[in-house]
Amino acid sequence: MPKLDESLLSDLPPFSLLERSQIREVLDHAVSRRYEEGTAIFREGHDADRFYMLLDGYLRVVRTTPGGDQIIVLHISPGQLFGIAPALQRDTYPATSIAAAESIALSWPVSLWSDFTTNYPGFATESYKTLGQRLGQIQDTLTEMATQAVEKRVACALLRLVNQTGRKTEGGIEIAFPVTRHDISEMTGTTLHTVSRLLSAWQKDGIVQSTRKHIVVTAPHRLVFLSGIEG
Amino acid sequence: MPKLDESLLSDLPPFSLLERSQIREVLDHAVSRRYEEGTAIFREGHDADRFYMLLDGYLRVVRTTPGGDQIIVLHISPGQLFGIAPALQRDTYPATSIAAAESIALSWPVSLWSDFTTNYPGFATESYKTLGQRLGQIQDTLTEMATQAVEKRVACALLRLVNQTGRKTEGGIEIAFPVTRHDISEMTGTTLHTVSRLLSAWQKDGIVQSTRKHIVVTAPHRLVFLSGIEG
DNA sequence: TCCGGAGTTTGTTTCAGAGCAACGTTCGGT
DNA sequence: ACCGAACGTTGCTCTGAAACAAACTCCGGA
Repeated sequence: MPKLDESLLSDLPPFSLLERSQIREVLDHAVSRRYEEGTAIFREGHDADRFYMLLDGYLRVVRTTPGGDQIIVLHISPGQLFGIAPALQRDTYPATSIAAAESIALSWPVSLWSDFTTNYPGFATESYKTLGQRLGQIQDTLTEMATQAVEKRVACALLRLVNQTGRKTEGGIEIAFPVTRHDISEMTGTTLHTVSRLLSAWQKDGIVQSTRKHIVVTAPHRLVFLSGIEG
Repeated sequence: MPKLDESLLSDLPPFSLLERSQIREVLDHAVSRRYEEGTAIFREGHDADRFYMLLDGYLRVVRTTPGGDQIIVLHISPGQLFGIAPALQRDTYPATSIAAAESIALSWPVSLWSDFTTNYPGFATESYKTLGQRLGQIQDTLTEMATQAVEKRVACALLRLVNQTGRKTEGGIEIAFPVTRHDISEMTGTTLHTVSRLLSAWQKDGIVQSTRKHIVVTAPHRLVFLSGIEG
């Protein structure tokens, strides 16, 4: 294992208040690993024995019903902690994490969690803030799912992807990792058929531009309108 | 304000490890208040200046969409902490709490939160455990909402109410606080019409027995079957 | 180079459940 | 004892989106 560079963490919120030497400690306890697209980092129900920080790539966090249906609960972008079950006194992961693109993550054994929270200033604060945001996000999604029609839900989902991972390009804002129609259907609780129809229609209207596994939003404002957040 | 008795808290998880004198301290800082049915304890978006413990009654935790639709995110039963935004570094409440029946709650100013977590053994642990359970619960609801048909969702909602607040009576298990068809529709993202039809049908089948604002489940096993959790 | 699978598109059919409407019932207030 | 509001029931209509079906395109591997 090559020695990890301190600059990896020094700007990330949970670690940004730490001394150089403390970051060194954190890194010395970390395991770094690469995950290919489609690989699971951990699975729902398994022993929560490590917690993670995503350095590069993108993750889907997924839940599966007894009936085998899946839904995507949220996405993780670089710089975010994930799999932080120990923060919530859980001994088992509540969901599955899958690499949506080739990804790199650090991880630590849960036994270090309490050391981190007590010894490293700002770490606990930032972790709980993340959790709070995530809880709020999921409540939003739930509310949306319960009250909005499919078209609005898909528009919202697309906007969320754009906000989290959007990259400005020539023709608009591009979603920075592979997304299939099926993925979007699992974010919105609909079928890939319906998503495909919607994207086709929007493409005809010049709102999005999509090829397989790849979406560019060319008219974000019109998508905002469709999402019903205003108007 | 009458002096509060220590036995109020001594058996509740967040305080169960405390010395008698510590419980005394906690109570001396607490404000106790009664809320009539339908009253809001706090509202979404308002400054999160206090955190709470429900002593008696039942609460609905509610979110409102820009469009004015409401959904019930979860219910709170006696003995549970709620409004614990400070635990998640939020300065504003993410949802509204409303008394579903006449209720009594203690509250403390958020400034005491960090004192509580550092001075009282088990308090932080239990709080975060509650949060973890709640996060899991909401993820469950979300998944259910995204994948299950209305009938199953309503069956699940009813079962959840029964599990959280059910009281055994002569004819079955009774939901211990007033619930309207409308409430259930806001838990399940459907209309009160559909809920009414379902309850009528189930009553005909001898699964439930309901009068206005009051539901008794007479055949829980058949409801479990309908909910699709097994079979 | 061909093949197979994953991802996507599009057409057609079907139906659960929303929307609308009207009426019945219970309750609390005066 | 009456009134009005909140709560609940039921019938009917109509549509959004699921289900079913069939092809097409792209990609990687043998």
